[in-house]
Amino acid sequence: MIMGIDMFTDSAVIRRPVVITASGRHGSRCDDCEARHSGMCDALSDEDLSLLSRSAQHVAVAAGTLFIEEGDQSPYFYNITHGNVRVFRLLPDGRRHITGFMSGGQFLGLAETGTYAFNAEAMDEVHLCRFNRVALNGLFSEFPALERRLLNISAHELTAAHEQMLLLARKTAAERIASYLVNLALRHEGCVNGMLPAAALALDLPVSRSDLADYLGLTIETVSRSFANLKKTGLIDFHNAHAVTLLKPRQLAAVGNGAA
Amino acid sequence: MIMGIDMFTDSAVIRRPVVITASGRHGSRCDDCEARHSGMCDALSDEDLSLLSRSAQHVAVAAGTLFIEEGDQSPYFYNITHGNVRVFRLLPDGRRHITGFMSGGQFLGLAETGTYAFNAEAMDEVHLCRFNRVALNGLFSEFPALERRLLNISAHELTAAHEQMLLLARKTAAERIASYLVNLALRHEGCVNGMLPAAALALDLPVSRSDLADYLGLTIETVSRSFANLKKTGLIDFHNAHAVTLLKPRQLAAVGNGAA
DNA sequence: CGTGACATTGACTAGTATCAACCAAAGTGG
DNA sequence: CCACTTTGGTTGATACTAGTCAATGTCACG
Repeated sequence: MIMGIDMFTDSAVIRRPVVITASGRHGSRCDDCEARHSGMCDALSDEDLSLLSRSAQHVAVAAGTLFIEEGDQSPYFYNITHGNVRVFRLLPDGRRHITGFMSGGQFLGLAETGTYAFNAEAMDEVHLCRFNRVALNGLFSEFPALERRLLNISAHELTAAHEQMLLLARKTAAERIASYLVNLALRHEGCVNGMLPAAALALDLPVSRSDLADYLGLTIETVSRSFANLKKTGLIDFHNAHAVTLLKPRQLAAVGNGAA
Repeated sequence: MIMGIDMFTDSAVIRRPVVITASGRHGSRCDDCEARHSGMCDALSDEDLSLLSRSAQHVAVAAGTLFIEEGDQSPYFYNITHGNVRVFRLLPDGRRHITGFMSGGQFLGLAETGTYAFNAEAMDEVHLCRFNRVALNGLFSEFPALERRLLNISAHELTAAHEQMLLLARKTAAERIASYLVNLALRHEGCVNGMLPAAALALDLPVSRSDLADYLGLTIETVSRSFANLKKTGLIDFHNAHAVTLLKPRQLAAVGNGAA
């Protein structure tokens, strides 16, 4: 190990995935991991988790790194423990679709057989827990709760994917933007029970217009114009591209749901 | 039980799901079920399967029946044993997106918590194996191979959903049609190893233009015109709407993959 | 032979993409 | 510290794909 214990906070960026440790500082420190209580890890007890972590390698990748590339051999299953990841697919002429944005607690590469079917890029500094795929079935047998949880999450991701397919297949540009903003609000702004507040709600948009366009199946220009239109109609407001206020969250949700 | 043993072959169509038996003719006859060697059932031994079947109800629905409706209570998890199902979502003004077409061996309703998030409609006479959701976790513990298999299938369905998202987000009408035709060819026409033949290949399209449009995020007119264009360019041929010949399967695949 | 469901084709429209200019904020280097 | 460049975003003019509306064609069925 060349990198020291401070690697995660080191200011030098690492352009390729770097194994931090297989059993060192982080190998037995799941208990203070950011992702301890989300995603697959939340399914296990502290004891089981520390057993599990012996099968994991801890990896850090610098912002901008493409750490999974479509067509590559896929020996690893990843669990994200820190940072944000852009998952996307490309057509030969460069058209891009962003499948999703993933962050702490979410996993990557469960379905892969042989080669990855997608690309994954670190949007900021990303830390990953990495498992050898061939060992996965053994781990499932050892930790049934893990498998149960993964099934649960996969099933819900499938539902979310179907929702996004509806958006891509049938919603207008404005409806797509509205859907996105409302989902963002529901995820982040402590809107627990799935209810939106009636009052205005400030949001920080975590992605660029370009990422948003490729996520919603639009162009950056159309995204920009749709934002402008929603502002003109009084549903949202913003002074810069990343600080948006939902002025009428529930009306916006109605737009996003395609209310006739 | 009102319906007799011949119910499945009865010419009278049943408009609502009808329980055939919980432990009668079909309850212990998994071994000659159409879906015995596909989907989740293929994961189990004959003995385990016959144990599992005691937790199932067997249900038949007539062609055209909407047997799962978005928003309904979702007490059941379904396994399709016969026939074809159209799974779709609607926007309030009637815009429809067909999530997928499902048939023997595929399952429905795994992710649901409380209410269904989709609609399911029988495209022909459909037979289903139905499980109470609250009993599912118990079944998973009893038959770990079942859970393993469901996780596997779910993960692959997720990959397929991402592929379809790429299509909906970024492909042109002609590319969507080409993709659909090629996938159909790969699934049905004994193209085992995932290889397309270089030679012409006759296909029977199992869906209407309207279903195809709603599956591919297009209108029926655009579907029709795209077929006409592919015919004009010599990639396919057809005399009626459901009997299509792929004249140059590999070139068609290139179109479907968005080759520049 | 008439009817209805499904499909095709044409004319026109609309929504989004494309191309291009411009703008603002954030580096970068002398 | 200030010109210069770079990056990301907005706005406008125009093009084009796919949608809409409407007419016509085809086939199965009573």
